[in-house]
Amino acid sequence: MTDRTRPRDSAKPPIQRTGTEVTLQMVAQAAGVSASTVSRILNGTAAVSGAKKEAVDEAIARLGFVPNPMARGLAGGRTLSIGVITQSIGSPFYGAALCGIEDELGRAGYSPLFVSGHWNAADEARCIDALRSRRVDGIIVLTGRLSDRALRACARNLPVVVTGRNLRASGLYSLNFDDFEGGRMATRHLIDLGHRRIAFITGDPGHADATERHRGYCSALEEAGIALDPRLMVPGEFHEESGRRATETLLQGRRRFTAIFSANDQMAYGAALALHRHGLRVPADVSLVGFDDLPASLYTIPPLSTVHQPVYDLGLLAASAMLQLIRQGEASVEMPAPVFVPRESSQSPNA
Amino acid sequence: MTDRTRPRDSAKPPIQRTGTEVTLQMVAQAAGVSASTVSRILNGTAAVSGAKKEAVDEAIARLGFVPNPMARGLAGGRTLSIGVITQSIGSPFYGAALCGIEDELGRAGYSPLFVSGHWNAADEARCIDALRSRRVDGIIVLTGRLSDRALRACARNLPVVVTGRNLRASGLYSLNFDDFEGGRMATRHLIDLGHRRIAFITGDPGHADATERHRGYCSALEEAGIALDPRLMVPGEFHEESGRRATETLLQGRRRFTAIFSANDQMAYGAALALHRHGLRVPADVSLVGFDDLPASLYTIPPLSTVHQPVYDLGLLAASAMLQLIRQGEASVEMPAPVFVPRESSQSPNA
DNA sequence: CTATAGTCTGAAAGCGCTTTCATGATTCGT
DNA sequence: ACGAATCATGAAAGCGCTTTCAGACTATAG
Repeated sequence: MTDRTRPRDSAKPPIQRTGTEVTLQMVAQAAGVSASTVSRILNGTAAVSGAKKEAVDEAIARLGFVPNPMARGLAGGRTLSIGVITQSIGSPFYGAALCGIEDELGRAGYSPLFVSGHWNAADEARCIDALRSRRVDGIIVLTGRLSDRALRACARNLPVVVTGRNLRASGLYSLNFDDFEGGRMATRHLIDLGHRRIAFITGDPGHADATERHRGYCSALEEAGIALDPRLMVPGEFHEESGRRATETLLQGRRRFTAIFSANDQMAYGAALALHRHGLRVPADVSLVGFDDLPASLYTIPPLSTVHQPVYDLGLLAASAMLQLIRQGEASVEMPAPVFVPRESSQSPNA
Repeated sequence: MTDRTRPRDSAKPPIQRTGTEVTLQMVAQAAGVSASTVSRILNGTAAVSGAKKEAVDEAIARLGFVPNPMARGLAGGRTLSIGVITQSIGSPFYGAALCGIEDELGRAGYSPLFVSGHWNAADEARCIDALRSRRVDGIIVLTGRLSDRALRACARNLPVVVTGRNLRASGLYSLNFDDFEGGRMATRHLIDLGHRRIAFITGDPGHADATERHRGYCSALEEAGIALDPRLMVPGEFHEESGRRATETLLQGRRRFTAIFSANDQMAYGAALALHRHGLRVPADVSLVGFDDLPASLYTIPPLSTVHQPVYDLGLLAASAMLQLIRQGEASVEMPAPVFVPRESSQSPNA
């Protein structure tokens, strides 16, 4: 009746776990060795004679034993799980990164624990607390709003990998895409095509990547001897609607332009719609260039020229850096350089 | 040196957890009561005198105590975590559902554990094992490929909620959107507009939702006295590229049509691109209707008429059903009815 | 007032695993 | 060939929490 392995058979939870969870103890018994030995084999913590190892492996296979991560975590202090703070599971952009993280972590036997920060520092802080209380072995932060200071503080207790920033601290690794160069490439592409009056829809100024892309835009323009025109730079917030509105503003303004560089693809979609509403064709009347290369950008009409971001790889690398951090205390991975992908949304202004 | 609360300070992991995790034991001591009492207060398992409760609450607050879920799970058999099998964290479609699940579960103090099944029954089975080994308190399956039988078997040990099917079993709750009705509505919309030759791009025939939508299409046509034409029904696989190819096939075929109903939005995007390549305008030359109402469909050119799926709510409801299942052993939630959202991609054929 | 049933409460026994510590079995150096 | 160093192994002590069990009270009834 009080046997906890075959739990409460009262009315409340009519669903019972199989009473037959195989434990390490049972494996030990079946193999005729002690629990310690099984544990050692499981973790490779110490040398074990070949014969016993075989016996144990056989018993594990026969019984279908799966170690209980809870117990492992409790006893060993590790949980083999990594907290991942994303802004919104379900973000079209970070989705691929999550896949990358999952794949890389999975290969190493770790599982990710995803939580959403909702683009909000307070929420993110709460996420960190939640993750720590779940005793994750490390935290990967995808570009959140958290202050650098908060991140550094967190890294004092737990390995932290963060994307979209450049921070250096022990126990902390940051991984950044070259947004500046990407912004430059996109702008240069338009310049090379012959555009001179190139509008720019900025991203959320609170994001480093937004400001970096903006810098890239300015840099390319200056390099080409084109004067910056503040009236051609309108604010956006990285989502479609803000891109649409920004373009409306641009269209309302008296400044002519032959091309728009949008600081991300999602805003470019909004921009395309606004242009369409005004009877302007892309690229015949206005060239349009994005940034991110979301999967959907291959299927916009026309397909969007954009700066490719290897988001999946970003996830992979972040996870890999985390693993390095855990194992060696330091990490070093190399981010791929930005690549511009010309498609059909941009062409010469006079064509 | 052997104090485990301040773990290994050898060379290996140079990152230390704060040695100061507050334990229930410490709270008990601070409040001058036993651990049992603290536990009882934490879980509301038994009556505790007001005075002690206050003292404990105060101690908890003062020490900033957070129960360790690992220990809780080990001792209590529950983990307050729910496994969620999605096909790919990062899917544009399920993303919103994940948010819904996260929100609803969070409100009840549960955390989701997301894993990707990759549209593959074997992977999903592996996911289930992994989740069970992590001792989740229940599993939510978003429409996977797993056989009904496997799901039923799993539900014998663990509460299961599954979307996209109609199954009934104890410990199992299924949650289905009315794809048939949705398909009918979309088709009827086109018929009402005056279309008679309506092509259909099917979804992956392995999915119940695909076949249901197809049935809806057929039903609406029959209802209107329009003969089904197999040459107007082409297979797709729910992703953009398959929609593009399907449309190419359609265009290559000798059968004329004035509208396309695509079994999901993603394929509709592909279809739009194919039409564009052939110089056909949407909706002037061909009307286009999708299914799902992805966020991006608001910003396609032109914005896509489609059947709205309340994906976020689906997640919310699935989570809510899971909570009910855990608490009461049975669940009952109501799915919202499908709603057709006319936008600009469809119009009268003769207009 | 003494039985009798409640109410609280703490001690103690685990949950399944890791890790230290001690031990008996080997191996090596000289 | 003998003590020292090495190695493989098991016993046992937790990790932080829940839950049972039984004891100490307090209230109610007879």
